[in-house]
Amino acid sequence: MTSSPNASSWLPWIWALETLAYNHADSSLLIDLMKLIPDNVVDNGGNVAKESAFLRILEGFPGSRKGECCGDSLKLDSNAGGFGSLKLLRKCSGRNHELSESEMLRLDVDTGLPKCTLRKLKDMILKDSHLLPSYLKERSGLLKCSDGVTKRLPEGSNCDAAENPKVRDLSSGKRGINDLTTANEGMVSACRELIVYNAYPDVKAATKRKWDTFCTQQVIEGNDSASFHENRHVEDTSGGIVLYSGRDGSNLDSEPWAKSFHGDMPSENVDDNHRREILSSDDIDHDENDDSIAREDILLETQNSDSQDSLANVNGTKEQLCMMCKLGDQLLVCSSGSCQRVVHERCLGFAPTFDAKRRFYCPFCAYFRAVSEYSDSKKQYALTKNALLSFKNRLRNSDISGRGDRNHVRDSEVSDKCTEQNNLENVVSRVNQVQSMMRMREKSSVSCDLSSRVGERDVTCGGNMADKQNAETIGSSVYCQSTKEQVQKVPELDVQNCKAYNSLHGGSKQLAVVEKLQKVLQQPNGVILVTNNEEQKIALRAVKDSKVPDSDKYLKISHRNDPRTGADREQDVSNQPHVLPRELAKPLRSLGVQKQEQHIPYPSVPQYRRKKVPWSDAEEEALKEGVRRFASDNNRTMPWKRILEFGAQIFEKHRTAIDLKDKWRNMCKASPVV
DNA sequence: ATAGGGTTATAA
DNA sequence: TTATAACCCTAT
Repeated sequence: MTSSPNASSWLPWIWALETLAYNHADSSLLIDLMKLIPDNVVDNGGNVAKESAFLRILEGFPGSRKGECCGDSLKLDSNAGGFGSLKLLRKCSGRNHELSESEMLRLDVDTGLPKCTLRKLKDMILKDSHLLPSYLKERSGLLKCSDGVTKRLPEGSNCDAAENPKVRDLSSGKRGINDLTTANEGMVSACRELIVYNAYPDVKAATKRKWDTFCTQQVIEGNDSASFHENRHVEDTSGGIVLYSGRDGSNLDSEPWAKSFHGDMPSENVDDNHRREILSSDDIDHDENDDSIAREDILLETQNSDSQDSLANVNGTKEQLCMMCKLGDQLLVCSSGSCQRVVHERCLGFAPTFDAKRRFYCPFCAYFRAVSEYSDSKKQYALTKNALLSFKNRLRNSDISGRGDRNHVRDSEVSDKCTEQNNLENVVSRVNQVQSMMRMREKSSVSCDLSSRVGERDVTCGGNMADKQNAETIGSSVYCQSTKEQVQKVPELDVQNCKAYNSLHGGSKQLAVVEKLQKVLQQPNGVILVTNNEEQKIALRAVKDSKVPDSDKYLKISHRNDPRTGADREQDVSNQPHVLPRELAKPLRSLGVQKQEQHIPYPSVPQYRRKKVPWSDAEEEALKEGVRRFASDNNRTMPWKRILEFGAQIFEKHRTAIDLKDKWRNMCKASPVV
């Protein structure tokens, strides 16, 4: 259908689309049909039909409700051409919102769609309207029989079979075509006929051959071809397209040629569900464009699957046909477990790629595998990076690194053992962070003084956390006894600490893994309490992701040997220079890394960035006074330490001499007069 | 211990 | 997106 659009020649298509939309045909069918109808067919209701179809598609889109624009949506751009007019949009509620709620309501599918033209026509025929010529009534295939039941008649004026060898049928879809009248069921089949017949020229030819062959066999075998064609209705449209309407529109695959043509497609659309699950997973953190691509792919793929489903042969033939050209022969079979796709190498459009075991994956499965690998790699990258930073920090503070430049790590010094230990401790420290913050969050209404003195650090998002992907949110469903007990006993925390938690929590995707682990660690007595399979998966995944050796043992040891109260833990937190409660560090270090710890003066944790604490007016005044007192014209250096001591009663406890210096610099920058 | 450049979080 | 303040890193 590449000819220039002629409004009248497209009329049957428009009517078909309109009818299908009106009758809740499945989205794939509607999209296929929209794809075929040029956008510039504006006369004769082309755009109206498309709009109706679009709305029907939108209505059936996952998660959408009538009159509500949520999640992903579809956009109909009447200025764009062809199928490109149908686009997936994300964040419909945001900037990309294309249809306002009022617009959606205005276009309410159930109340807004006009009665379709064919329906009107059918009604006119059935009402024996005198407005229609008799030949049109005859050709309609609708006739009021004597018993009052509307019957469909084959082409011609009698009930003999239609002897048109060009007839093919496609089963009506299994889904989404409900409660159709007989005539409309036929229309659905006819439209499928139209789509496939024109979309796949090879199919067109091949099917015709099969049909011809079959008819020939029927004649040779003496079968009554007339009865074979019984109750078929053939209509030749102005476009030279054969429309076929089956009698019941539900199980037309019983035709031998149809079996051969359809092959054996999976009856369950497992893959689609599976992929939607994958797409909705937060584990996949590809960017929005990728996501859009993926979703659009899925949409297209779903359409294809729907078509395949609708083409599925219920008779159980096992022949597999190329998903592109619908022909057999040498096919590449997707190696994914649940994927049934097969495709010709030539139909791929690109050279097929194989994995290390020479397994082929269809483009859809290949893409999702790649996304999965990408996600895993990112997690591994984050962990490794933190391990490196941790090691650098330790190297700087360690006597072992006394030789040479302390600020640079030599590769030769990074033994596998050290890396593993750092990795381990890094995970633990993050677990502690999150756990601590979890308690804060659950006690968000309060205040306490966590600070001890200079050197103590409340942590916020680590400066070494380059990955700014949003972490998964631990939902309010995270309950465990140990946490509740801790919450009851820990000192109350101030709001800023809560801010610190929020900053931490949303600051890094890599924390998601730690959060999962932390969730596991919270279980009392090392028992992993899960409420459902999903929880269990997360817990197992967390342990796996933690890279903690013998994590199973660790989990048990950790909690069984921890008789201390939450208050003690919190105290530990405040006394640890790097906010590393002993609670978790201790059992972890019992995992065979104690030996090394003897050589390391400080616990090895990443250098976390302090939380930001704005200077109060009083502090600024104290600083000004200190500068006035201790500054000397002949000495270009400022005794910040003395100033700090001078204003110790006023400055926040965590302020350092460097902070004073920085603040003074900022004050001078803002107001040189100071 | 300090200076100054660099980084990051956050509000506008 | 940008400006700014708070904080960090490193040379001296």
